[in-house]
Amino acid sequence: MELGPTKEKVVADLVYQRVIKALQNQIDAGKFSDLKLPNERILAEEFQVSRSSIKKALNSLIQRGVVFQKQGAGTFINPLYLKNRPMFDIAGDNVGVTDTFQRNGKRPDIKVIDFNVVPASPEVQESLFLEPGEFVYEIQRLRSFDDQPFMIEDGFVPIKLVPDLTKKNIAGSLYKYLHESRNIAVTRSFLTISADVSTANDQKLLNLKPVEPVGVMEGIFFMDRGTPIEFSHMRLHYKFMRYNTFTLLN
Amino acid sequence: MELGPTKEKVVADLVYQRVIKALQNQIDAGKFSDLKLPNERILAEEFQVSRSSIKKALNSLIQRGVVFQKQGAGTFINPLYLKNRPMFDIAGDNVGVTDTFQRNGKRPDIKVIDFNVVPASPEVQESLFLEPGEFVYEIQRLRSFDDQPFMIEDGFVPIKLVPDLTKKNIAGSLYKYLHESRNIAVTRSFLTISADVSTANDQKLLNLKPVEPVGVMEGIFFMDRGTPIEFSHMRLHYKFMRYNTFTLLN
DNA sequence: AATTAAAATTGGTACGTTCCTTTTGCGAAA
DNA sequence: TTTCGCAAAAGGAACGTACCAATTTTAATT
Repeated sequence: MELGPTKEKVVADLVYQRVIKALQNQIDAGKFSDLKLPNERILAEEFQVSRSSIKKALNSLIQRGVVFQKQGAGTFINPLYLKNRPMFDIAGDNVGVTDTFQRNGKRPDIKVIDFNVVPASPEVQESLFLEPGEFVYEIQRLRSFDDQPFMIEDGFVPIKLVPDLTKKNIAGSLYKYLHESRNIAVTRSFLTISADVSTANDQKLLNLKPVEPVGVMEGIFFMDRGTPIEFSHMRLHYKFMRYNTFTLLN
Repeated sequence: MELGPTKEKVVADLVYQRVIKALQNQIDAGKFSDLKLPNERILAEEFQVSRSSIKKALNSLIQRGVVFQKQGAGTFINPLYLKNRPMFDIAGDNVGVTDTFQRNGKRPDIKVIDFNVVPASPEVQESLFLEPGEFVYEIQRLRSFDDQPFMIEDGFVPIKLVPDLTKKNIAGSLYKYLHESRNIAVTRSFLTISADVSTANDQKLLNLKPVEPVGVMEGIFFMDRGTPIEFSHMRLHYKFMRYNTFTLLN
């Protein structure tokens, strides 16, 4: 699959990735009408790979909620997945809440309300694992869909991690900038989701009636090494907050 | 369910489970002060198990957000985990929302508001994967903490899956009943979390002022085989809805 | 001292084997 | 017909090997 000269980063040459995609396609195409997949040994035979690789691939599909397994019985497609596929596309896909909303071709407008460097408050300091007195960017933004503002975002980023941040970087996707220009990948998040009465400020910015509430998402995003990169507090127009989650009990 | 000598179901005789617990304890005890674990080969040597088993154990800790790995670098403890351990105990632990709230010794009061058998509405039918005309229990309950009602729960369970449900079973933990008496394990859930303006009914039952909102959790719980066992619609006092989630990006 | 290149470290992928445990299904017995 | 027990089917666990890829460390060079 060589297109360009050197880089290109072909992600698809891993066996288990290949199997995942193939199975996913077959499932989406309705190949297994009885909702049951062939057993692992057969799959290994069909794909001409080891059973271990099949296991690894299936494990990934399990985590996504596409299939589930039961010892002694087999591997089955989650009926919910077939019924409600679009939901599953979103489930769990929540890091970069900021970025998550770039869906359906609706490109969100981002308005920078405030952009400063301030000393970290105790809460921020604690959350970002900073020493007392360290400085952070405070980034306040208002996000909209087609002139409908839906989210007030208050984010804090340690300056030591991104010393050269500018208002221009902030106006777009912060994570895209971090990734493309600084090779920082944001790969984990810890979020708390709740609801709250809307404040006067919420009502003004989000165009809410006094009785209408906001959804609140607050959390920490961190990079590969586990270093927190952003503490974010988000207040959303209640009609626009929908958090989908697929959970394995265990 | 015979409690005799033979069964006992010792869950702990699995190698990787043993490793998970040991590592978890060592981490909690602060053994790795530099936040770095020994490499996989060393761990295998120390625990006298194969590297594969170490990998399996570490993988589990990764999913829980306790540690993370980076190729070429090593395995590191998530600093957030150490800082905020109690949060991680709750994260993702959301199936049986009904049951999740039995924490802190505060035993919640459950009041059965309504308990009937009704034909499944289109939405319920769709969600529970039923044929048109099938019947479901409709279970309406109000949950409280120490006289503070916090959740109105409207649940639907197919009668064919639990033909002998009674009001008595419903008054306690439904899932405990299913598990202990019917050997049905609820192991997966798909939830959508949002917020809404409180209705007059909400305000009355949850003791809310008109301006105060409710948190909404709606979703499907299913059992081992992927069969949906309950569709549940929950409206929570906004001060009591806190959903924690740890998410791996990718 | 700074830069660069090689080597060691460390996790990732893939395969294969062996044996165990849980379910399921079938056939024999009651 | 129903029940019971055994064989088969299917996933789970564990081990081990070999080699690959990203990162870090070390050494050599400039």
